[in-house]
Amino acid sequence: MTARPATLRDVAALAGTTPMTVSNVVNGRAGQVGAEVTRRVMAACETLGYRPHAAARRLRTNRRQAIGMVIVDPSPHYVSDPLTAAVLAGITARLGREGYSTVIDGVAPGDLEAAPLLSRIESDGIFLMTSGTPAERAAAVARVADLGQPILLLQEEVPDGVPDAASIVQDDRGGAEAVARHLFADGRVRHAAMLVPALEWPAMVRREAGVRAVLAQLDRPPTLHVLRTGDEGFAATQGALAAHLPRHGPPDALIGGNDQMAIAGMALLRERGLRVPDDVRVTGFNGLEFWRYASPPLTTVFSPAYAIGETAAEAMLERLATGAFPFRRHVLPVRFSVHGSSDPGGLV
Amino acid sequence: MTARPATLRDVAALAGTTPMTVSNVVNGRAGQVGAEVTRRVMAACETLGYRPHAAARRLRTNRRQAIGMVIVDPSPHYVSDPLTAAVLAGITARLGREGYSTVIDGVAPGDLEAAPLLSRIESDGIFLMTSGTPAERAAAVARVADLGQPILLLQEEVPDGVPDAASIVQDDRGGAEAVARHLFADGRVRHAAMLVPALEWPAMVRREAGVRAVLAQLDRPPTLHVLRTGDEGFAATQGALAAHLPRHGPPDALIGGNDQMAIAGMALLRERGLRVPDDVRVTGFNGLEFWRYASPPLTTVFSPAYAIGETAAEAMLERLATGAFPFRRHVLPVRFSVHGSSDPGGLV
DNA sequence: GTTGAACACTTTAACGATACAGCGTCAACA
DNA sequence: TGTTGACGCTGTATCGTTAAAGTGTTCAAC
Repeated sequence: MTARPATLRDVAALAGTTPMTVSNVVNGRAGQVGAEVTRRVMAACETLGYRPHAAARRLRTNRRQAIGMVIVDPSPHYVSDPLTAAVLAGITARLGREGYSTVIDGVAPGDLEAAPLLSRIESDGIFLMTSGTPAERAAAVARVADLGQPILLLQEEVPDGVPDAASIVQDDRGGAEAVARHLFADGRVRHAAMLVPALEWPAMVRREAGVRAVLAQLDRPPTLHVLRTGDEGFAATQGALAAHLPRHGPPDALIGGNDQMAIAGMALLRERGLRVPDDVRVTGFNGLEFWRYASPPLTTVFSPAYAIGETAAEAMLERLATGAFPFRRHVLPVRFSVHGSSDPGGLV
Repeated sequence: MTARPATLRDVAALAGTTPMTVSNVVNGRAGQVGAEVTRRVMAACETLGYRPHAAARRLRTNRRQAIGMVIVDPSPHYVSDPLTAAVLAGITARLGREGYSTVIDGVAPGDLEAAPLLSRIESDGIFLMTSGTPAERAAAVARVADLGQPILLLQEEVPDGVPDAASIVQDDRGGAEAVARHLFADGRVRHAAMLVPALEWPAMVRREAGVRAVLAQLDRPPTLHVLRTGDEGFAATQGALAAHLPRHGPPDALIGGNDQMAIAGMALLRERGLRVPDDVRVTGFNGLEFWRYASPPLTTVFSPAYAIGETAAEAMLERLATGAFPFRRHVLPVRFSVHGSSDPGGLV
């Protein structure tokens, strides 16, 4: 039933010309082809439903018109992490406009060898998101760098020794400073607690540093307890906070390392009869949409995840066009947004 | 600096054999090659860092080892919709294990012609998610069907006249029935309201039908008001509910068409001084993680989005291997999960 | 002692596209 | 009148891989 798809040769035969001329028409190479022939070729393409064969074109031109998105994480679910997905959305939108495809490859750290993208030459460049310990991350970057393709690291710094690479990160530190200034501005917070995962997650380290930097500038800084939870899940977060409360009493402010942790903490505080924001001011971090789901709505720092994706795509396209990334490291601003969870006097 | 990548020919020269033999080794074609030669070839591959050239292989075999994921939606952000992302995660995980790549193409309905995947032959099959009016959806399906590739529709029925296609949907109807039975079992709900977008979104239609089916079986069914909101956003949802309240008073139960709408409704009810679940029982739909973020936690119907992705990948692989999809239409069960928002007597 | 089957390779010819060189034709200009 | 070069097209070779057919050796079976 399905006939063999039409090739350049078929089109050329129907249009009474050569494959090369058809190629010129299809690729819009200006000034090479006359109007009359162009018209005939286009008609023939239409008639036969001609569609260029990407693989053949790639073989010949050695350009793949595709960028790989490699996500190294033990859990395949990571691809659906809201922030990852938002980055991906930004990438596909920008690349699609340029006629590039995005090839995804979610891969566990141990399976790097088996990843389709890495075992074959599939892309002109690679966006890389990694997770895990710093050592695991470095190993993943090294492995990917082996491919000899330009690499753009997302939410991650470029390690030394990887020449053809660049990185885009969000301003975690600045966001954390904004949170801290907001909470501590009126001097009424005396005891603050911060929730972060025990893992040495670089973004979390930067957020903690931002909070501490603000504290260091205050005349009468509040005490800060950093509660390190096993992971960022609800149970671990609530467990860490529950262990803290009897020993130190409730904090005046609770800084979530991310929205999920903030909401877990907030739920526990309210269970214990504490009012938010009147007794405890609560803030999140890295929010996209969750803040609205909390009650009261959560003060948070919005991640520019979609913009990171767009910027990454843009930078990669420039790298491919000019041979060099426009930057080695690029920081995108975050947006701090105050809502009811931290704002005793506010309306929202 | 970067030397030309090694080809089969280079490897063959180093191993003292022919490209064809190297090809046989690389592709593990059993019984064709002796142990000694195999060893030499593998060593040569290692030395030269040989990596198969996917485009050349594809040109020759006419197999692309990639499946396209086409998401037709006006907003590029749709790629990052949590449910879409979860489906995608399931797909990439399953396909990756089989050595297939996933190529993403988020595309606005008007830009279908420009979509990289559709203008070139990039994949062996296509997963399709569409949105918009039924007419827009049908047009998108027709356009994609033009490619002559097998199509797997996700969360969408297969229209007539598309032969090489199958669909996977979740049991919206069954989920809605579970919600309704839960709410109406004890006969204490007299007035129920349901929030759905005014658009004729098929999933929403099925959910409404499920609720009505349960009502029809009750001896003394409660009244049901279906509030059709402009879209599924916070503002539209709260507006519709706010307009409803003065005319009909508060309902005893509020059924959200999805979690987002349920939480918007719940927030408004509580603003008006109504207690959830004591005065109004609230339920969501299509939850992934949001339920935890609500206060009280939201009763909802979990979408098997990840499983849909896995099942889709599996079915596509079978289609490619056997020439036929294992089913024309497949329904995945949902999981109904009761939490505090609808459970006056409960603990959670 | 011939046949032939099994093995372990090699040879050839594509897959569909494009880079590049070439080649008539004709207008412009010295 | 002769040269130059722009224009518009054609011819050929090739990108890296693999299906299919071919080659020559070995060895068991009749």
